[in-house]
Amino acid sequence: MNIIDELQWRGAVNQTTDEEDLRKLTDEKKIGLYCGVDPTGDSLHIGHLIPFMMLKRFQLQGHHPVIVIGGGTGAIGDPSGKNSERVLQTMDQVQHNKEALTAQMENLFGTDNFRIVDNYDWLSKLSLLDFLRDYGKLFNVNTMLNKEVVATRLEVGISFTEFTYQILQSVDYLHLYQHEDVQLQIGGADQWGNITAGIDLIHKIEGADARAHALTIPLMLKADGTKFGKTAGGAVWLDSEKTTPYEFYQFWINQDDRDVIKYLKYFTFLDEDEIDELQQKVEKQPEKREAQRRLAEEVTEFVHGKQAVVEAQHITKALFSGDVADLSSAEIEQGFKNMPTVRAADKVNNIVLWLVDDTKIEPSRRQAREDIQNGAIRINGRKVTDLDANVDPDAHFDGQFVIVRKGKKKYFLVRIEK
RNA sequence: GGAGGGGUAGCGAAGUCUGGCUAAACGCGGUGGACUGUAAAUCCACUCCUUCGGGUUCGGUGGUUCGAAUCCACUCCCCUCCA
Repeated sequence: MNIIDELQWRGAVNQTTDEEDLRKLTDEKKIGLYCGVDPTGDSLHIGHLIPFMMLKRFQLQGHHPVIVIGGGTGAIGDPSGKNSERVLQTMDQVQHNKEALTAQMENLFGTDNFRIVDNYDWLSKLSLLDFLRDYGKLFNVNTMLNKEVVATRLEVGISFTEFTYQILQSVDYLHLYQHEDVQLQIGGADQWGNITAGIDLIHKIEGADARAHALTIPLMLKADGTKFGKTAGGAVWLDSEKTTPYEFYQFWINQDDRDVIKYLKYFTFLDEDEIDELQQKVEKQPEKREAQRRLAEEVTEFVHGKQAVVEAQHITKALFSGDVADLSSAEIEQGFKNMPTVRAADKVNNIVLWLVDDTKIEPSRRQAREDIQNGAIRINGRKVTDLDANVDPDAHFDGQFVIVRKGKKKYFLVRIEK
């Protein structure tokens, strides 16, 4: 299947330039293609994964993906999708972020048939006069002002620096066209203006018959209309320090029935038959959530590896069955990373007093008694309904932790101080 | 500065005229539970603290009274209209 047809089947194509030529081009040769990432943070999040998964599909078909880290442009700031001027980052920050992102991207793409380049390498060599004479002359301010990205900012204001961004991104595309044999740039729907600006530049310099293309990916929205990729805790990061593999796995497991097939198409390498089969299952047996499970497994494995999936599943099983007694310390650390954690002294106490005074899990004795009598309290997985029971911190987990579950899903991790 | 209206539990809002039956209706939210698909909806319980004797609450202070969210005085804050 032609790569463009595949992307179309996956619902990943918003707009393309000359689709016919793009199809022809990708059939007759293995092309170079790129997508840019600004080093605005020190980790990728799943929003980045959207264009990356598409690059990866090209890579798997033998094409040559390139990722441009915006070490140069990242110091400027892309006005796209922003309604106010960005705060400039220090070059140190940019450098630090670049290193972190590079490691993550190499984890996803390997190093064969894949290149990461930094536009700082060529942009920084450009003198102001060269920039103005070689490129500035070729950009019409009227055209630039009409780009949606700029137009929407005119009311609130935009600095010359950010206004110039589209020229820099165009210079990137030109550079890659000339030196890396790149003929396609991929980006989110909001990148259309920036990408076509680059194509115009290439046409002006390399001639109108230069084959350079754009492909944008639709803006991803959830079925309920809210933004994809955000949780109560913020973004879902690829960095396992920021978002543990367990949380990452849980994020995917919890996707809405209405979205899951779309996500399988975007974020996994499952083929049409497998996805069709999962779609049948969503329709016939939504309660089994096989599609969500498969999605979580596939994406977690791609990002964190097989072992992480096994662990995430083990933690999931323990936490949702309530049978937490056989979790390892490492699994507890991972599973409870974003759950309320309190410290308590290593002493045996009556359960009511322990919940209120020692751990502050319950706000008052009255409330503690009520919850205990309702059967809402579990200590290390065992339901406690006796108001006179004692809690012994040494009973489990080498005396390091006590796991308190209140209600069905709410867990507290109590770290015992030695 | 003048004239009105208002400040009640996490929020909204009754109660104030006709003082005790009011730890304070009701709604929302929150927390448990049932149901369930780690969903949605629905239903039930709880929702100031307590050593279960009681204690402390209705902007604040001080009064009247056997008894005050409710009456009186002073005071602070908010809203509307006029200047």
